[in-house]
Amino acid sequence: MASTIHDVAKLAGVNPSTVSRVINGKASISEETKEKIYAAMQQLDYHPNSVARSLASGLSGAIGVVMDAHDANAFSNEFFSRSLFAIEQVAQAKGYNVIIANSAKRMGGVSSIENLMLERKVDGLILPPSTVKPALLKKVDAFPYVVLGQPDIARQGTCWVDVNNEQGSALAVEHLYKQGYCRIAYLGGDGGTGFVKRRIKGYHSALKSNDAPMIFPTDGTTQEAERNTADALRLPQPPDAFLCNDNITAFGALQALKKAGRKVPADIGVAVFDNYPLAMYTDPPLTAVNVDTAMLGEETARLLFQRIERHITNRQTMLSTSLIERESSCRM
Amino acid sequence: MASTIHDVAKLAGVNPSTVSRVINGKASISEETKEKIYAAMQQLDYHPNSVARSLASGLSGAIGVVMDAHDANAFSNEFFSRSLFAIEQVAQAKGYNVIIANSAKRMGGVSSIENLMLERKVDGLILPPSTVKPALLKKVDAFPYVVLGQPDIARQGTCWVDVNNEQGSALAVEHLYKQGYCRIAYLGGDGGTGFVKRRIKGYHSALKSNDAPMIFPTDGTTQEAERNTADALRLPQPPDAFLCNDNITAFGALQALKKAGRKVPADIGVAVFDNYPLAMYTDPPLTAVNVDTAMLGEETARLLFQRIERHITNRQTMLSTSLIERESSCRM
DNA sequence: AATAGCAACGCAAGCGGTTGCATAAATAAA
DNA sequence: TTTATTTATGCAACCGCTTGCGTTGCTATT
Repeated sequence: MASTIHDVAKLAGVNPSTVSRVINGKASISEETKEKIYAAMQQLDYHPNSVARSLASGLSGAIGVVMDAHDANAFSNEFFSRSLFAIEQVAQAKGYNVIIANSAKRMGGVSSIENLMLERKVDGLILPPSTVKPALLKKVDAFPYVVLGQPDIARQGTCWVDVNNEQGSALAVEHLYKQGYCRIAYLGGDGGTGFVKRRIKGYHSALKSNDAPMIFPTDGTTQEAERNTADALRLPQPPDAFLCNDNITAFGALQALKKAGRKVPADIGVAVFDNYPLAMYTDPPLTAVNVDTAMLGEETARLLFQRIERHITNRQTMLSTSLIERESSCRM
Repeated sequence: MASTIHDVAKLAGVNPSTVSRVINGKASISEETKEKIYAAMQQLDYHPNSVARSLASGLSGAIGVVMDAHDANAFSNEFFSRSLFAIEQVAQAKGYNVIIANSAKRMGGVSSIENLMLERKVDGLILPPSTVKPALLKKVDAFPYVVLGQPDIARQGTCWVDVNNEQGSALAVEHLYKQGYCRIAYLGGDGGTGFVKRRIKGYHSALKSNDAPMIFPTDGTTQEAERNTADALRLPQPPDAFLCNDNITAFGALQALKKAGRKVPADIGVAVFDNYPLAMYTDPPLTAVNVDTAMLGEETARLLFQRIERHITNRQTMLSTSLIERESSCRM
């Protein structure tokens, strides 16, 4: 049924290698033969077999995007799926396919990352920071990969693209100061690992020197955010502004503030990391540190392709955030 | 660097075909040779080249999941990404990879769907209902594919898996009646295409015969949901309950009701389609028609593999929904 | 003891492309 | 006109694995 390059060659009266060259735009082929070949391809509805092509060329024509999702929620992580969208776009423009894999699962003792790499299913990998561990690095090292996020393990030569969490926090804190808030707290997060660590660092750095840092970690639920907010308000010197680690946390904070009868933004200011669609629909709408996830995915994919094509060997990119000012923090 | 099946064969002192048979568990090989081969594989850190394997076997070892995302939002669609998680799990258990593709983009006039199929990059496809059109069906017909969702174009032989939207609506309406609401409105949706059509059909069917249907379509924004809710309340005979097409819509409805001073659930009942994480964090928490997206993805993937393995040729599956009763609709 | 049957493995032809090298024809340089 | 170049295409050897068929040696059958 499906025609091969030999069928095309026979119909066009040429050698398969000539057809191959026409398809790949290599060498010089006369216009005359080109046309004969195109006609034959058309007539036979020929589509090159990408598998055979990969075998011969040594390139799979696919990149792998791995995530460490342990449940469906992690998978539906807005941050990830938005980046994925951009990655797919860049890949498609390059004629590449995107294979997704969950690193959490293993087959026969070999992680899906190694599997994609060792069985030559992909030409490059986009990895989450959590998978970047010495054992893997040793195996992946000679393979083109880019980390989407900043890995905790520093290692020269590891390419990564991340949003500037420090700068984002600082941006929000400075904004809150400008709006006249003076006792700014950081609400949510696990207290300080991975990107939360960097956000808190940025929070610290932007705090005025005589202001005491107030950090209230949570387990990520709205409920605990609500509890912690309520507790914070009962402190002798309560915060008058909250920078929230994520939207779910901010949601809890807003509810606690409402129940406590505090007006936002008049009494208390609220800002949040990440501009989820939800953020503009709360009451009041939330000021948010905006992460350009499309750009993030795009940059990551581009960097990966540069590595695949050997144009570059080493680069770390930090994307700046912007602040979307909404009612929750603007009393002026 | 990377070792081949020939290297393994040479080291084990056997023929490559024997190694191949051991790897694939075919034919009868003596324990003795098996062990020699395993030892050689171990020593050389051998990993079969999946591309070569695909070429020889005629199977790509991948399935394609296509979506019709035109922007990042569609991509991050909770419904989709949760199903994707389950699909990837099933595929991984089968030793298959998952290639994602955006149908919106085209390369050289060939859609990404056709590309995946015609260039034999995948052994099967999971398609969104929107892509199921006669032109494509003709080409895809002989190829294993399953639609994730119910296609509008009926065609015998088309396999699909969908959630029972009609039943879901009916479930919610019946619940609202039981809670003593008697003027139930349907809020949101585009008025009646695709799954919205089926949800509205279920709404109609569950409505008591002497109750007039009230349908308020929106453009999907919270703002318009808010406006429409406010308008509805000013009607001579206003609704006393809203079944919302989605969470964003419900969010708007809740805000409108709050502004209008109506108590939920005392005065007005609210239920919503899809149990987003958001639904349990609103004030009050929303009663939601729950769609088991994990099951949806799992069933879809399973059905696809059955088709790939030629075990089945035709099946349509409708998954029932359940109702998660929360405060927004429970006044008893 | 002769034949049949089966287990264990080798041989080699693919699978459908790609690509270095060779060749023939056409053109340019000497 | 002869030789050096360039252009256009063919030849055939891979890429690494699978698989139908064939061979060898050994055990079971009569």
